[in-house]
Amino acid sequence: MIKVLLVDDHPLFREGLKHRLSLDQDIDVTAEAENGKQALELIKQNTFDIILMDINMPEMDGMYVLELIKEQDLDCKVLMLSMHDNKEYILGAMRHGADGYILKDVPGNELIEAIKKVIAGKHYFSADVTEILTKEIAGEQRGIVTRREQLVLRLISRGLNNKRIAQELNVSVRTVETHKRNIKQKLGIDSTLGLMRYAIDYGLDR
Amino acid sequence: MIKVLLVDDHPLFREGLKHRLSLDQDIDVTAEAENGKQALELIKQNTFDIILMDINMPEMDGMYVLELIKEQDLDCKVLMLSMHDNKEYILGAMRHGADGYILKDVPGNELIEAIKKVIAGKHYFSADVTEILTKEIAGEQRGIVTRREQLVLRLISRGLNNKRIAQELNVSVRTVETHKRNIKQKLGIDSTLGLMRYAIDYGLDR
DNA sequence: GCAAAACTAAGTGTAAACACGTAGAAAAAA
DNA sequence: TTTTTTCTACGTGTTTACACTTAGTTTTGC
Repeated sequence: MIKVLLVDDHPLFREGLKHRLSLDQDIDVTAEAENGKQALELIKQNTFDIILMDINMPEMDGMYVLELIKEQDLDCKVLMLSMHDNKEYILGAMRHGADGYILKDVPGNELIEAIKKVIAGKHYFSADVTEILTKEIAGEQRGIVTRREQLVLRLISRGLNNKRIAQELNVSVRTVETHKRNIKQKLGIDSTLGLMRYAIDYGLDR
Repeated sequence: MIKVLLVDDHPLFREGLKHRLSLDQDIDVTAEAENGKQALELIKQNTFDIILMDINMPEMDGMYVLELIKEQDLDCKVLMLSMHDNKEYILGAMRHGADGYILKDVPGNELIEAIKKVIAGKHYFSADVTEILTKEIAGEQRGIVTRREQLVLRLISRGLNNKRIAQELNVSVRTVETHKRNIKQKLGIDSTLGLMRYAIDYGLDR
């Protein structure tokens, strides 16, 4: 029996997943959490074979939880779920050692297949995700936005100006300007508004 | 038995809804669609008591379908589902005659309560939504963005600067500045990036 | 037809953003 | 440990945006 922890901030979506997974003999959803904090507590107290976790959540997002789990070297697979097929998320998840990444709009059977592959020690990325990854690799690793740059992007997407971003990050305005310049160059975008569009389109916000 | 049509582009979310609704004796999900087009076809061929519909979908979004349904004066309630608690969406849904508007992160029992109230001829808006509406009403109809201002917002959301917006609208840069200033005042936003965020959030772009 | 709202636009001064170059310190990778 | 990347930041000059005010023209609503 595969012990699963579900982490997602939408109760209905969780219920949907749970119900779908319950149709499989080998899978048992033993716990649920609606944000990263709750998930961490559950992980401390219990053991799971695999964690199905949303990336975007209030109160500590999935990417951070993934980071913590993998840092602690727990014997637990992590399969990231996301609404967004954006490069940054996918690459970010991979860097932090996610065992798989699938989009929320996949059919239930694909999800179960993914879980089983991951449990079997393989990686699983849904079709759209794989395509994005191959493009990225083919592109010789261009366009990799660093962690700090991602933060800046996120703040831009919230509508903050350079001064406020600088305050938020405790750096000078000039640094923010430099980061922005570098991001633009990497992404081939030539305006802050364009950056914002990018960030929102690709779900870097929130 | 309440005949329900589910319209949402995420299979897992649909499954979740379906499962949750199946726990109620009075509710029967008789059909599903994954976009507006499919929904319209189903509506032509069948009758439903209520349609649960997502606003954001590829291939014709929920707002447009709502508009068509209500124009045709069909005897069918429509309960809009959305990830977003933004004013434009909510007001838009109300203007088009939606019978209710609830956020996707509500618990299942609230959804069932909403369905039953709507079937009983009442309106239903989830708590967060109500709060936004009351604010809007309390604000004495401030925040009404004019047609021209909406155009400007749309162009802002495409990443154009004042000069290019001016060219696009065949007006002077000063006029664009004035429009922007007025929009900001109306919406209580103090930066162009904030406006962009607003425009994108509230679906003014595209 | 008349009042109100919307659309247009300017003057003027200040603030912010951007381009382009450069560069040291810190952190990560080799 | 050495090398590379990332993060930080400044100088300087240019362009764009913003604040605040005023005001003529055109539409719209009553």
